Amino acid sequence: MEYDFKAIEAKWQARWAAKGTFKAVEDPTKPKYYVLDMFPYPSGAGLHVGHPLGYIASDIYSRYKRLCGYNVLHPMGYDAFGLPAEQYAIQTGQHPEITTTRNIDRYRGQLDRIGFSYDWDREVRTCDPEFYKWTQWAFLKMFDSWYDPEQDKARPLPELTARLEKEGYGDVTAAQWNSASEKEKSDILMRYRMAYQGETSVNWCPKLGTVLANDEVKEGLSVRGGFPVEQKKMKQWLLRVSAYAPRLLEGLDGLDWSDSLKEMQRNWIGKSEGTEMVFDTICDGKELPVTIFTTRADTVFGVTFMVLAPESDLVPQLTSESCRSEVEDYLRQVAKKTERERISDTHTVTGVFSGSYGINPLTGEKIPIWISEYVLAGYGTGAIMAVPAHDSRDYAFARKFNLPIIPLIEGCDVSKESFDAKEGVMCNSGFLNGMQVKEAIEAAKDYVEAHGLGKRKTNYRLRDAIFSRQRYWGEPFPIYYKNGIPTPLPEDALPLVLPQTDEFKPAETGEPPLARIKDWTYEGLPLETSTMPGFAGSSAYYLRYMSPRDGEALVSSEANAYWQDVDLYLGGAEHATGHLIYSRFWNKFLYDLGYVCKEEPFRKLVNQGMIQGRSSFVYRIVGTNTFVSAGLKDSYKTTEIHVDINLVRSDRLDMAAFRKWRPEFADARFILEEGEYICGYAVEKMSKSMYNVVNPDDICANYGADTLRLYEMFLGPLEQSKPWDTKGIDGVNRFLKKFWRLFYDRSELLVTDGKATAEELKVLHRLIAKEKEDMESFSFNTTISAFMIAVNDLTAMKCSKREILEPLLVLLSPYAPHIAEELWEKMGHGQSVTFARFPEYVEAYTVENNCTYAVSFNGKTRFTTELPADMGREEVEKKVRAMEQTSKYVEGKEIVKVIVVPGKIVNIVVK
RNA sequence: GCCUUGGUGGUGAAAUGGUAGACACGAGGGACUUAAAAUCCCUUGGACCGAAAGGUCCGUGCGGGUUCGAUUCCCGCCCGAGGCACCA
Repeated sequence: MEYDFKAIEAKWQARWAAKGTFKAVEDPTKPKYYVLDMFPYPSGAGLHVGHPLGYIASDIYSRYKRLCGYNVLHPMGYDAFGLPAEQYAIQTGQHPEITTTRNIDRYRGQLDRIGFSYDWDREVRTCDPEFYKWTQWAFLKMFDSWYDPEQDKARPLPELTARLEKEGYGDVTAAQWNSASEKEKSDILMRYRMAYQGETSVNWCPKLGTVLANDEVKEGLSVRGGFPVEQKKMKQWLLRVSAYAPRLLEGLDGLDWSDSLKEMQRNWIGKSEGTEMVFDTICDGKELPVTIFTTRADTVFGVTFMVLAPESDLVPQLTSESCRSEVEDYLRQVAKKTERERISDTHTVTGVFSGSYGINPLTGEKIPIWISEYVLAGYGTGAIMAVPAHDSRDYAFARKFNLPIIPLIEGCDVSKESFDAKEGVMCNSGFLNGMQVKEAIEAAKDYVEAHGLGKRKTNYRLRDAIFSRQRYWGEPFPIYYKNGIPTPLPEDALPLVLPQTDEFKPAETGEPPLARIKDWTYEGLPLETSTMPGFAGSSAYYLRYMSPRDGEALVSSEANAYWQDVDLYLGGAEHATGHLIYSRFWNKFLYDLGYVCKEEPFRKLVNQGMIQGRSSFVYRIVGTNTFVSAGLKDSYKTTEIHVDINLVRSDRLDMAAFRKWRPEFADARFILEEGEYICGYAVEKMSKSMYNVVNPDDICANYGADTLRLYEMFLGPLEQSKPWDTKGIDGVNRFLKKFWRLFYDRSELLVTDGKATAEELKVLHRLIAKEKEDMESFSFNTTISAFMIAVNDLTAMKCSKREILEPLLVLLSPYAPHIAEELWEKMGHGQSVTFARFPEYVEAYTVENNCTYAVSFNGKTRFTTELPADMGREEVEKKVRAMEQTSKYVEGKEIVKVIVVPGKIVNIVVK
């Protein structure tokens, strides 16, 4: 019987679905394991072979964990709200719901063809009202909570209002609070709510007609679409993510994530410890204290000017009459610049003198106050003390505007550039003279605090997340306006369902599509017209999978108590500063309020690499329809043209197919190398326009899902980015065919019950050891190599013994589940291999057959070799002596002692 | 500029202090076949010696160091990828 992957895969996919093989049910008698993939955004282009890479890895791991006796939760769903569907709707007039549903169906078909062990009964879609009800619910909870710095956690808002009523809070006294109007009370609470409305400078993208979060902007262009983004002051909803900055930072330590990803988050959170210092200032005779932030309090004796951010609230107050028109000119210039211009132009120094002066609190010196865009309004206090000698930006500014530069470190040369390093001995610095810089920083901080000039302060770069989008295809806010005061909908009014419309474009004025809908009201009052951003729906979806149909809670407490948190999360590193920060924030918030039992949502995180495309090129001689083979192209003047990779095999062009590909190539002529046309290639992003997209459906049709799964893993280390190249796929396909032939010879089942030889057992044991070792580090590629070696060995030994093949099948089943199921059944098992128990079928065979001996000199391990476990000390010594004959490593050394550790490793200490 | 990674055959890659290149692709040769497909076997880092069996030297981006021994550890460079970027 031949290996008929088509029939086998169709049969088992149908059977798994019919029997609910992968249905996860809470079972307190079994340990749980939660394996999660980052759910996809269902785009119109469908899946290409890069998408399933992570899904295959997590599926292998899920299936392995099931074999080890864990109760595995392995769900999948769709991140279905978002801009592309809406852009498409604007272009075509088709409702995003229709295209989204169509895309989801296509994705599902493609995913099913690969044979994943998802529990589809738990599927979620973020655009489903039954799902986004809980996104809205979480928003309401954030709206009705504040961050209590004393308890260091989020608390229900009534705790704050009670305090305001009784004793006041912050800068609001009880009397002020109790006599405040509704509107005033709302404004005060907005300063504390976890979800709040604020007037902020936002990334406004005119082309998309919406604001974007910082992580949705790259180099001044929108991530989706690549349109220019500018700064604009707008009233927006925000999430007080910054309140969690310290906990988001500390929480990283306990997580099993890659160092690079943790580092990215640390940079994004951006902790910096410094000092807030108060400088007195004078503007046209009026005095005003100004607080600045610095990490270099030690350099205060070198302050020669101060700088304000153009957007700082202090600018109007600190602009003197004589300088007003120049300052206003400058502010206009700055405002006109887009974010992109400001970023690409960081080397041009701009600024204007404000006409006011500050007083150095330590020296009493009078210093000018300038305004410049190199100071950011959103960080620290929006005002700095400038020390040109020891800060490169201050230095550039001082050079440009001829401000004095005072060096503070002995022997440093500041004639060409600033001395930014924190090393050397202080000078020109009063009481700090003679100290090392590091000591001086601490001494200066102490001094400033002791003399009441300021206090220590830790700042974070992490900003509050802008949470509203002026778009249609997102979750509506459960907020309406009563006399202009934002008011939450009652919980039982959820979900607030997105209304139907056929006009998806935002108005020119920036008015969102929902503003055009006349009856978008609640009890006759206007509802909020912006919608939530893409990350809203993805921030807690992993919780919803635990009890996806629960009508009473985001996650039922029983389900949450059982599944706890995600044990393994697999996805791309591109979500490091977006989704993975927001999710952690969201989860911590729910944890503070007691809705979930774990503070961190994702215990272990693995980032799979991107799969790039491998594009092929033909070279047309300019002005002709003649194509020259890659090796000869340098002799001609040619144009490089992308050619569909389906017309190319092993870089050789199928010329007949190429002529048929497009009418203009119908009469193409070729200049060949040794009778063939060789194409050039390049590694690029996989995309339609480069004709390099490989569809997993085609691979499944030609080679089968098991081959696709093995090949994707065989391609190289999971975390590494690599180009897709189909040409190596025959290797793993051959392996599966060989594997099949261990069991079947044409029509006959070969499997026998004979006792395995030691040699045969050794082949199996090597494989078991390898698989166990590699599974935890996701080194699936080397395990597959080990499988190939084992199968080659067994083939050579003509071994088809049940004792060997049965555990082999169990071992292979996570990687190539269809073929494993089929053969498992053929061997007479009534139940799916999914329910085979790894210990029972595999570990029972791991006898103490081999162990490793290490030879060491001076206590350090020098040389390891494999010897039989039952070898006694004398024999080991004899063996080592024999090694002397063949090994240069122990030649002429005297054996001092042999340390036998029962079971495993033996140290042979040699002198 | 800063942070994180990585650099090994024609290609994807193994090896985390102990015979570098496992495994696979591609290439070349052979067997079976009318032929093709499929399958199987041999060769395949480079240079050199040898009739052959076999042997010698070089080789993991570059330069140093530690070590009996370094792809692996340490120091200094060069190059690629990803992230951050006036964050005071």
